[in-house]
Amino acid sequence: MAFRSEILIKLDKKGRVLLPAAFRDELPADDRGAFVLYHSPNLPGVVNGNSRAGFDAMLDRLRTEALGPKGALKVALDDEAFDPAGYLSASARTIAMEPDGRFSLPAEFAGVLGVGDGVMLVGKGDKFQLWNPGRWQPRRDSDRDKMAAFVRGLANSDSGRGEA
Amino acid sequence: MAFRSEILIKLDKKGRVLLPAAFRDELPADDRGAFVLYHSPNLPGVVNGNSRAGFDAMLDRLRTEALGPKGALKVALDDEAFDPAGYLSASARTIAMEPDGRFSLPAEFAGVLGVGDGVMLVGKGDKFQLWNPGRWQPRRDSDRDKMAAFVRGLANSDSGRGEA
DNA sequence: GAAAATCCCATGATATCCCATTACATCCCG
DNA sequence: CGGGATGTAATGGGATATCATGGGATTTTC
Repeated sequence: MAFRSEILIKLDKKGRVLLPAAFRDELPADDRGAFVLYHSPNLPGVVNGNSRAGFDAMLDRLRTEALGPKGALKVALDDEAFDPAGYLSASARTIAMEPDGRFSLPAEFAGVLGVGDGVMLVGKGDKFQLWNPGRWQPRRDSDRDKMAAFVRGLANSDSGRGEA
Repeated sequence: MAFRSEILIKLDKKGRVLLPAAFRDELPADDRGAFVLYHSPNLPGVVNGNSRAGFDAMLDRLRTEALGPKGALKVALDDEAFDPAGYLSASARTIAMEPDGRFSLPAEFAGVLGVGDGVMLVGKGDKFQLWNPGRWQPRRDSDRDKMAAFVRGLANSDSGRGEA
């Protein structure tokens, strides 16, 4: 499971979006008919996507790594404490696709994206993102510069951990 | 896995390119049908290639060495911070080959290469590169001079052994 | 019953399959 | 050792399949 490439997909008059074949192929073989969309936890206007299994795996890691071994039990019982995994679950929706890979983009996501006639799908390896194409462009340019700076930094530092 | 030699390959009317047998033979035995192309992070007009395993290994090294093992969960959740591995994923595409080793070069890569009727495939050991043949020529000449200077430099900095 | 979601068919562009050809290297056998 | 015979690599191209998209028709949903 490794989402790659960036693809501009049209939004038709019915509000449907196609999950490109390159992304559909990365969904688990036994669960090709649906996936998960959820709001970015810290980047307004961006929607994240993943397979159901991938999303669940992330929540599991969140609970075990961030809250410790007893975290799961505590979360199950403690409704008062803040639960990051629970927060993400609430912001997520399972999306069923038509047989041809299209789905209707729920209004809550279309709204924060502010999309018009197209959506930019961006592969991030472990997940993918939906962007408003107009907002993706400057972000992409900025990331390109940061990447070049990052590579330059590697040349100077020793073998250990560089910093970005 | 060690990509060697430089090979000029024709681009046919359908936009197809052959991955030379010398490179195909370096792909993992259990994953011979596909590989990864991605834009050079800091050299415009150059496209890099690797096996899926080789590309993924590079991303793993990037994530663990550059951000530290503790950073994994943060990277998975933080959409605002720059993520080098995510950037490379977005710039990459998985390429499936026909049984005879040919693939259709995606327009995004053909564009930055500015290719006409041929592509120069250059082995770089742990990866390979696609070049516009016209741009590769001067680069190769420049590298030859730099290599000679590099070797000369080694002789001087070394102990004893004077060079006359 | 109206809006939204889904099913299904249509279409142009691209990608893939498969067969054919040419060149060059290796092999084989007497 | 010669000279086909065989194999594989690189290339060309017709036929077919898939992808991304549009849109009519039917089924949900409230």
